[in-house]
Amino acid sequence: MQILVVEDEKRLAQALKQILTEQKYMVDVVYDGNDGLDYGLSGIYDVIILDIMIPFKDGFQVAYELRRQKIDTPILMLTAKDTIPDKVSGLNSGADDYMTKPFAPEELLARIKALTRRRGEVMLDETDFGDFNFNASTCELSKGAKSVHLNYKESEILKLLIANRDTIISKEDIITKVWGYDSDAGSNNVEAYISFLRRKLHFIQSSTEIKSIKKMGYRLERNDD
Amino acid sequence: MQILVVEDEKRLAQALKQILTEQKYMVDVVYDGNDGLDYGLSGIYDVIILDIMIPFKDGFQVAYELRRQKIDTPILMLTAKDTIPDKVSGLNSGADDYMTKPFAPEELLARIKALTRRRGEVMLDETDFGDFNFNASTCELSKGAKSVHLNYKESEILKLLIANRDTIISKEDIITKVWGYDSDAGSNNVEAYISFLRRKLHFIQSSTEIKSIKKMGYRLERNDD
DNA sequence: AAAATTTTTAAGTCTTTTTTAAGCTTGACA
DNA sequence: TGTCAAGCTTAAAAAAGACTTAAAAATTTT
Repeated sequence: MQILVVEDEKRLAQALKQILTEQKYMVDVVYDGNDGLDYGLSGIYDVIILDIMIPFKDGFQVAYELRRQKIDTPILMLTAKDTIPDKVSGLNSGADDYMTKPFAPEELLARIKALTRRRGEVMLDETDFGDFNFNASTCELSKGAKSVHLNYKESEILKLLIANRDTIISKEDIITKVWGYDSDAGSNNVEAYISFLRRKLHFIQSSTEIKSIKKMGYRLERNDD
Repeated sequence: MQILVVEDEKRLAQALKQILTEQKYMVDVVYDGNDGLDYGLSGIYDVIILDIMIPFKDGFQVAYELRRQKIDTPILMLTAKDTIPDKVSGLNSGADDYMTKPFAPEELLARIKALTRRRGEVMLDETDFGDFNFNASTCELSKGAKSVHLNYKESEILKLLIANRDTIISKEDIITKVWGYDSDAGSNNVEAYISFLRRKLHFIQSSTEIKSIKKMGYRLERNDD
């Protein structure tokens, strides 16, 4: 679950990041409207927390522009308590909810939960692919009687591979989706995990392969037997 | 079992909280319709007690909006005796039951019981899981002749583990369900209780294990012998 | 108010995951 | 056929996450 925080007050931005990180959200922070818009346009976030008073482009403009460009990521607007916001303007510009500063961490978390729950996140539970079965709710990868446990990153990566079954997924993509937008993981990290996954696939005697396409990425390939 | 109270009269809100807390319900109290709606949307409550005359958004609006957003938590409406409510309007807006103020605590508790019973939430009294038996009404955990008493939190957690037998339940989930929505319990609290539970499971010589899946949570695992 | 029980906290230990880095493979192509 | 870049694998170091306790604090019971 990835969250973008657009907030220029460094201290608040830091606090937000900490609160959210503690709850296992992946958090990216940017400090002005231009970056906010750029990052938001990537479409990879599940929620955007957007302060109204930020440099270059204010929160309303950013929200409006995002909506205009068909980004429907839920937006939670932040506004100072005294500058009582024109609520309507906030919500009209495309925000889904707003919150006045200062606020309690619980309130923030509650609102985020409300925003994310609303859009029925489909938790894929169990999938068959080729000759194996992957149960995402228990992280068990199995074929026939054999089964192995996948750890967090392994299963995230396998989920991605399965979701992209018919296309090649790049290492870059894997990094941003699994490690986060601005992590400093390199391609070797992905390679290492792919290697772990291959070993486990081999262990359960699956004939499905993780094919590597030079310079492009990976693809899961059925080899039905 | 979690209950949300939406009531702006501080004194009554306080009384409700006390009555309910004594019965071991987890209670959150908010004082106006906006917060009521926000909290209600979280979907974590088993019952919402909703006064009609509250600030910002009245009870009808809140109930209506909750239903519109597919939250089907049972709602118990509160209304002053003299402002004889348009009962129909209450029930039409999505409420499941209503009660006029003032009321006797027993009546409140009875209605809550009725509401929770209605949704077939099987109040499991006694369960067998794997090789042990857990009697929720006496909090006795036993296998064969051996048996131990579980305290409140231990049994709540064990109930959760049993209810989620086939999936991993996260520490966060356990915290919100057992400690409550805005508690400041941390993951170590859960870990400590899991440790207590393991010790008791071991004490009765059960071969059922509480498996821990890093970064994900816990799962109860049968090891039938 | 004492005693008993439950719950929280915190520190030290242990375990698993994640990163890193070095050496090894492979295949394209000059 | 030798070179090179991209990718693979692996061990071991580092970091993160969990576990277990004992003791303190809070709560409930007597």
